[in-house]
Amino acid sequence: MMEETRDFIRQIIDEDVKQGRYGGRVHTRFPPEPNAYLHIGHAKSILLNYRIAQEYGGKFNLRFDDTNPQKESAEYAEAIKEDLRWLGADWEDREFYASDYFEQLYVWAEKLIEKGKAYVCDLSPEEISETRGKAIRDGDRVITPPGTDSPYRERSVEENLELFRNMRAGEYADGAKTLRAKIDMAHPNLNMRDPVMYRILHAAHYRTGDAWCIYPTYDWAHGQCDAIEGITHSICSLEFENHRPLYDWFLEQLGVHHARQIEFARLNLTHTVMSKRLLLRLVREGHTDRWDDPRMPTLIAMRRRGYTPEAIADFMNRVGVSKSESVVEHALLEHCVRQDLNLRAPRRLAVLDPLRVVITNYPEGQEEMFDAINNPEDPAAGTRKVPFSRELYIEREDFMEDPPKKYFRLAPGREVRLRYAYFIRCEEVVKTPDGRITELRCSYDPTTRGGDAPDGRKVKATLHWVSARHAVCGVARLYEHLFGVENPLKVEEGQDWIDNVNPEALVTVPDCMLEPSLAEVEPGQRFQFERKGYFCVDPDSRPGAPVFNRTATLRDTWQKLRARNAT
RNA sequence: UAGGGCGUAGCCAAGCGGUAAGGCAGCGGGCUUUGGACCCGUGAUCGGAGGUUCGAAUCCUCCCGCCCUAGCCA
Repeated sequence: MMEETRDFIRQIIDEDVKQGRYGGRVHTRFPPEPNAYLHIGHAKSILLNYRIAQEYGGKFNLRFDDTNPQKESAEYAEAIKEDLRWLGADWEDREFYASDYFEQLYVWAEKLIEKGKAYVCDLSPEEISETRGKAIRDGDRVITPPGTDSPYRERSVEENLELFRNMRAGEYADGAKTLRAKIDMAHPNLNMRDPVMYRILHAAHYRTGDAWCIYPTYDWAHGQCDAIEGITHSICSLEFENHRPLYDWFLEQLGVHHARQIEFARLNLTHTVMSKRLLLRLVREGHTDRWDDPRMPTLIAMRRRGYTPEAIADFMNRVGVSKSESVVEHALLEHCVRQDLNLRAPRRLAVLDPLRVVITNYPEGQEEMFDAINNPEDPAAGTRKVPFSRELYIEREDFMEDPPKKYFRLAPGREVRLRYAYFIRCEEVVKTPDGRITELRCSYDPTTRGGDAPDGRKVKATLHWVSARHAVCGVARLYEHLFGVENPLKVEEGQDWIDNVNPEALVTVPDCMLEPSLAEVEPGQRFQFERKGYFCVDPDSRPGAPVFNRTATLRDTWQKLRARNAT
């Protein structure tokens, strides 16, 4: 029997459960700051935390880390909840906010002051930075000197208590004072050099309004929030590893529940960027339309583009969890959507770049219906009727006047199959005076009705097509990688990563010819346009004027062959 | 520089002292009324150097490379 491979986090939890740590309880959480939309990197964390809770029969909380009123909003919080719901991560009734704990955190802060473990400091941000042991350049060496004590470090408990209360009461200007933990200014871990716990900020908070003018820092809040909620395993990304000793110190001083923090490497993907700051710039400068522009790696955008939560979950599964920083190839993500959509997306015939074909020996005015299979992977999906007539559209790239070797499609004198219909042969090419091909005149073989020749002769290609008279016109938005290079942030000195934005990441095709069944579609519906890719109906669609977003292309060995020979 | 981490095939990633799983990509082939899907085949001695051991990717030592922190952001 194959042993299931368990990632290092699950191995740690297995052990904790076995040892009876936390009474065998497992309780995780996802702690977003409501200051931006979630991207696929967040999905890794969400699914990891949610699944672990499920697997161990534990609980999963959603907690908004809203300790910075200047950046956060209810709008973002709502969008984040929608993303979690879409992914299927159910926090049940456990929707929490760090801001709900402000009073408790304040009480705990006074407790630290009383213990002589925190003090009010009058140093400016610059002064604090200086005295914390700012890195110094010494020739080509960098030295990190020990920090020096703040002159306010030895204030009495009484004075600190009074000053801190005055801070809360709003007696000081923004930035005039801070509450700092009294730890060790010479500590090798910079986070332990008397970190700031509270800053004065006369700013309205989207949930607590003007109730507070001092706000806890993330470092002071996070561990205690976990403690309040009884979190057992506080899973976070690598950059917080350095902060763990500080969290440990706070919790120990307070003598409260202590979650076990486990850090993992966040997800990185090729051909895109994955930080809120960078994504924000793309939106602000108009390189993409909004957060839900299907070129974006945000969940709201991927949803619009046609990705399924199942594909994303499968992707996370395959990527795994570890501590080594890595960059996953976008191709793996694409593989996962294709795999999922292949099984469930109904097939349709759609011509993206139409070339008119006239079947010269097909009676004018005649038409007939062919049965088309909705999904060869799913017999239960049944069949549908597709109309055929004398004038059709085929894909422009499915014809070449002077085809290279290995090109199997239509060419002068060559015979191919029209899917579900007939064999046709190209008899004549009609062009404009300047050489542009406007029409193909072909003949069909009536005995090949349905697509098989009674004499057993074979064709090397099967083309998709749409009857001109019955075609529905629609828009297709063809998406490519947002960036043309694997690592957009890798730029020459003086260059801007934004220049790596791929101008062809979106190509809009205004006049696709679609089979009639595509006239009535609902936003969010997904299809496979045979031989072209997976497409999802965009909310911009109007009755009779559908708009489709290309989720992913199909694997295309011909394209690959061509690309290889071109280079 | 200090402190904290990471280093297994092109990209992820198992492995936890007994002689390198799996996936993606690539390549080759089969099948095919989607050049889709599906099926088959194909690659590494584990950052480097020493050492311990009958035996090391796994233990020890040293070295190299990369990342994180040095916000009153999270």
